[in-house]
Amino acid sequence: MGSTKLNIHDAENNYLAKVAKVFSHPARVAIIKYISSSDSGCICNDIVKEIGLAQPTISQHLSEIKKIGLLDQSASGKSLSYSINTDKLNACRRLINDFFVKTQVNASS
Amino acid sequence: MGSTKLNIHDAENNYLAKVAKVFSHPARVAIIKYISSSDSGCICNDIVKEIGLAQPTISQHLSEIKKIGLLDQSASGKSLSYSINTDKLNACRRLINDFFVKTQVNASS
DNA sequence: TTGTAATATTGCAATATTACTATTATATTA
DNA sequence: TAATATAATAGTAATATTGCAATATTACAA
Repeated sequence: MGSTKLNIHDAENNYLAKVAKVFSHPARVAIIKYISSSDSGCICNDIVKEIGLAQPTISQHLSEIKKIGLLDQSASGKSLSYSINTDKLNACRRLINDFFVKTQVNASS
Repeated sequence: MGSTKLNIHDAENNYLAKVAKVFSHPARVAIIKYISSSDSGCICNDIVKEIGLAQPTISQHLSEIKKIGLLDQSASGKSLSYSINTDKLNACRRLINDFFVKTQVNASS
């Protein structure tokens, strides 16, 4: 009891929920927007300043976003430069949109 | 500490996160799919049988989905008939899609 | 090598979520 | 009216999430 019963759902529903969960916290939404808005990658420290949460909290959110493969990172001096993996972002977009299309079609038929 | 700091984010990000949270649990995804697939509304008891969680748990998930206005309900004998509010579903779809479009455009510019 | 800046990890407290059993409210049927 | 069916609510235990301070790690520079 207490934890989500993943085993009773199919893989498709579990994965959609997993992806949606990444976007289900305003800090992660803000982080993704901020990284996407910076021209050539984005340094963690700048995100900390931008968002207004402590560095470990941002680091934790970044790792949640990384878990679904939405972030690329590359070393840049002693900093890390984060950027959005646009292929993955597109895949997420399609995944979610397909769900809406299917649901919409069903709901209005 | 412990709870999401809504006040440091703007309303747009908070709302997107709130909507995404509804889709961030596989049971809710399954419930929404199931309701949308039934021709003329859908009875709570059928959802309980379909999903395989206890009735109060389903009821709780339904109320989460209701919170963003995604469900319509109407009395039908001693049962309640749930259906998807397609306008709201469309609005959610657009909200999320706009986020992806903006993010995508930024990320690849 | 020593110091320093940037990020990750650990550990913890506060809060939220998930799921259940028991109960209640309401409507229907006998 | 009494029994039954349906769904919501209350209460609770288990687990997850959020956010922070403290600390560790990594990479560079002097």
